[in-house]
Amino acid sequence: MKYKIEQSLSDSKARAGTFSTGHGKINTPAFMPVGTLGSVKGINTRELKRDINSQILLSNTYHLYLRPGIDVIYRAGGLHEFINWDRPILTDSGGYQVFSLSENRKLTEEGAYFRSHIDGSSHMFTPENVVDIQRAIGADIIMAFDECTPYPCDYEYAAKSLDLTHQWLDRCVKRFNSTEPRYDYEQCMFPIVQGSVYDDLRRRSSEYVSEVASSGIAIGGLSVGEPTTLMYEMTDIVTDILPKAKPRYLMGVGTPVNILESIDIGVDMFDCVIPTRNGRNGMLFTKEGIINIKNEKWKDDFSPIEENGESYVDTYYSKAFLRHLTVSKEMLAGQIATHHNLSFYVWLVREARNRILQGNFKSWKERMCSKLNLRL
RNA sequence: GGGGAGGUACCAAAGUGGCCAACUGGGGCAGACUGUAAAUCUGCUGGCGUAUGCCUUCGUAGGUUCGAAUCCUGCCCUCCCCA
Repeated sequence: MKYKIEQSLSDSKARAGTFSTGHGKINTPAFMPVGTLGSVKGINTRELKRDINSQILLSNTYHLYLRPGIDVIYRAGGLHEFINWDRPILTDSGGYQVFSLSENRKLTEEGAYFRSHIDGSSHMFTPENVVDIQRAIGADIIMAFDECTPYPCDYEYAAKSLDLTHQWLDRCVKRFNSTEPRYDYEQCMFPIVQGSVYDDLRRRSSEYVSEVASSGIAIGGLSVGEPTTLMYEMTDIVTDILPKAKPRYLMGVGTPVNILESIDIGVDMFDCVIPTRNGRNGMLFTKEGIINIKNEKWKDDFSPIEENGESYVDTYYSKAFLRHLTVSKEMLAGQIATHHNLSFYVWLVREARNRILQGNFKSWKERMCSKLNLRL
């Protein structure tokens, strides 16, 4: 796996690069749609590839392990075959579920003991078996097993948790290096920086993680409820320390503005459920601002969803029709919104890349950000 | 013609003397959502007001009572069964 920086700027930490994986190259900055269960909700892989032109998608170790089960995915020939997707896949390790399903799990030094949210059965996730599972899933990018700390999180806990995450990282690396891919392509693993919202912990983690031989590095534990300014601050601190020659993946981020601001401080990869989930709940992101399509004001607005949008659905359907579908809870509403939002997100990072390559990212970002938070 | 049931807010439907401006659904309006237990969740929904509050509401007109959506009387309307 190799990362090549094609352009960096003098007035910004933003970079444009390419990252090679077992299923081809990814241009960065890149956005990864979230397909937790092996499916990006509301859209199929054919459209995701041909219409949205997503370069990569994200899936989840914990969820796929519980259902359909890793044996099924292995017998299918790996997740790519199973879901019919021939581009890169990144799998989250289940570290986020340590946070989001905290009521159903117990942490020990050995690993995380989960009670299945589906059937209540008990499962132990360790750094070792989480690597093994991701090997079997066939992820191009495997994530190290970490603890995503909540916010707020007191210093003492954050420090202790960080030590655990680092120990787990060492075990993940050891396991990863002592195992082979299960399929005929290369896999790589990203370690994860933690440290909650504490400068010194973030620095310590960045330095620790930078020492690990890896193809890329993730920044985790952010966008969990902390003020956005803190998220940027922490990210800024981290990207100053991480090696320049590796892609940086800011996990779980974010809104269009979050993404542009984070690109500006040196982040290369993103994933977030916002375009899909918020889309299903009626929120549309456009170049002119945010639309809540459920609002009464769109009732008789027969203009296109987005006049100069990036997706065919934008001019194929009107706001009034999409509002009607959304209010009526028609399945098609979520599908259209998902299609639109993912197209927008993919366009946003692709355009950011173009601007970086052209050298005028900063001014473009400023202009975009002033619009992207507007409520239409 | 005889017998029976019932009329509650936008709709449906609880409530049968004070805890009722009135349960609960639906509908309507608004908001939330950041490595997805989410096509989910939250708030508001008679009027005025930031609010303790005030005003007008449970078919309709009266009455009983300190007090009525709830009890009594007249009237109007709806539905069911029998002829």
